[in-house]
Amino acid sequence: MSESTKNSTEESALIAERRRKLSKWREDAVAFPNDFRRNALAAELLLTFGEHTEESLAEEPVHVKVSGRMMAKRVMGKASFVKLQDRSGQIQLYIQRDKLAEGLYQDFKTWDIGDIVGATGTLFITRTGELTILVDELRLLTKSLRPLPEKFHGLADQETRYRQRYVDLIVNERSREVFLLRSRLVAYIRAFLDSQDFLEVETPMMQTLAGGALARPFKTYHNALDMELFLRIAPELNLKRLVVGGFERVYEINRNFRNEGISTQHNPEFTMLELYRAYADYEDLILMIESLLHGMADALLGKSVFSYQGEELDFGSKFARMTVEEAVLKYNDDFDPAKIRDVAYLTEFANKLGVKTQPNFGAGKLQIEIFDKTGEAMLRQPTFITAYPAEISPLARLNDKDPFLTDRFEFFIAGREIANGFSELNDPEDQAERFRLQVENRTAGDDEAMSYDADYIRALEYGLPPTAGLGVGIDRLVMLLSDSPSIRDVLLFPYMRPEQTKD
RNA sequence: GGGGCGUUAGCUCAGCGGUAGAGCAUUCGGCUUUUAACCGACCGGUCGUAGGUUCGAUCCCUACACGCCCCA
Repeated sequence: MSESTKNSTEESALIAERRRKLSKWREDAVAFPNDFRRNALAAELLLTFGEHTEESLAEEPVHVKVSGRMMAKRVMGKASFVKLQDRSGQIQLYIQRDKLAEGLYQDFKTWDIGDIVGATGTLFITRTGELTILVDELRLLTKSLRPLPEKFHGLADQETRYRQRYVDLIVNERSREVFLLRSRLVAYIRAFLDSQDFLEVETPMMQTLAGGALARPFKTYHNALDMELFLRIAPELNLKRLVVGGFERVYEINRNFRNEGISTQHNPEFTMLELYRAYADYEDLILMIESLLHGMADALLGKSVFSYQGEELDFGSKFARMTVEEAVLKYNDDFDPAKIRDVAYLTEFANKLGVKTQPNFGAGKLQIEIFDKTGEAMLRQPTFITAYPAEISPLARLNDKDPFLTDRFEFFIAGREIANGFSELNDPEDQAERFRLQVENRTAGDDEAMSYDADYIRALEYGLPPTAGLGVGIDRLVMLLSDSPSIRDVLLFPYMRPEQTKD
């Protein structure tokens, strides 16, 4: 049943009551006017006049027009207090019957918490010292038909908070703060990169080949072209095509889509920053991340050491570094260092840890499986894990001294991957060979393996300058800085299964 | 995919094998400096859905849906 066919007998009495009020209001006035213009915001008024005395405000009266949602309404006979909430915060109104036009106060008494009103009046300070507007004009701008959650506990039900984010945002200041922080964080990154001459670009979300990462894509379908398309799992290959084209510093902050499980760390669509910088290597990226995060924590939180879920995180110091192999040894006391690349030994060790291995797993893949199982969760403070095996890094440049490895790192905080970067593989013949290996894996049943992207090889054949590339998980970064336990807390509209519909 | 927990009034939550409770909100009355305003009265429910056990189920059992957490 759709909302519109629900009749009032099926709605709660509260909504029915408000519909009655609206219906009556329609007879008396334009029920949804759009001609009221405010000239002040709550926070501005508090900032400018909050410290004024009642005497100074009486001497030089300040007349203002404000508007917002009525969040509290305390009627005391012939006078009332109202809390009005606008985008900046809340300001109190004091409404006296005798200051208003005839009959208006009676109307006002029927208005509900949640209604959106406009008020005009003069500033004063109450006995309890709160800056307040003594109202002389008052208008109902939007009638709210649905009651807001209780004023004291707010909206606590997580499911409703995610499904009806608008209600969450109205009543939970904490939630508003998280999304303000998110917005500021993205703005900070843009400013940081723009100041270093990076160019922001947008590349396709729909692709015929979903490349640039090891992950399963979503499928979609183009009717007119009668063909299957994929939602991108990464913008990587397109961004590097742009570097070939001469945009030597590019970045994109946008959505990727991965057809995987959903958890407190994973949403099917999530936001990544990817950047590519020509004439730089992965060491330069490590320095960039350090500089970015130091400045970000200071700029957004005003401090570089902050608490995440009860754990102190230090964004101010130099970040720790360790290679993959060092990490495997460090977090597995019983691992024989001499056999760090011994496939049989690694397989047995991984199996002992409960990892399901396959015969085609090489030493590199096995090392990573062991690291994921034993090391990742241990990396609490910001840590770069470097020297990733080539086997699981099909787009990364081989290390000059040790071709088992690539010039790649992943970056961990609070036991989770936050970023991934490497010196890019710009040797077209090597890249073609790596793609062929990926296709072999794919044929062998690995549906996360890459496809052969012939156009990408063609682009590399024109010459990709030596380049370093970085991906940063924006959602996870916001989680850390906002002390949010779940990715859903930092997504305005996290993915939710459809609500049950009654038939 | 597996396990645990949850779903009761608009919201926040109690509760119990014998047909349902509080606070806030709503409605009505009182109150011209309150701030979780206060005082008084009233109203509010298919106890997630569908089966089963039982004389009787919101409660016990099973399945399903949705959510949260943990594991893979």
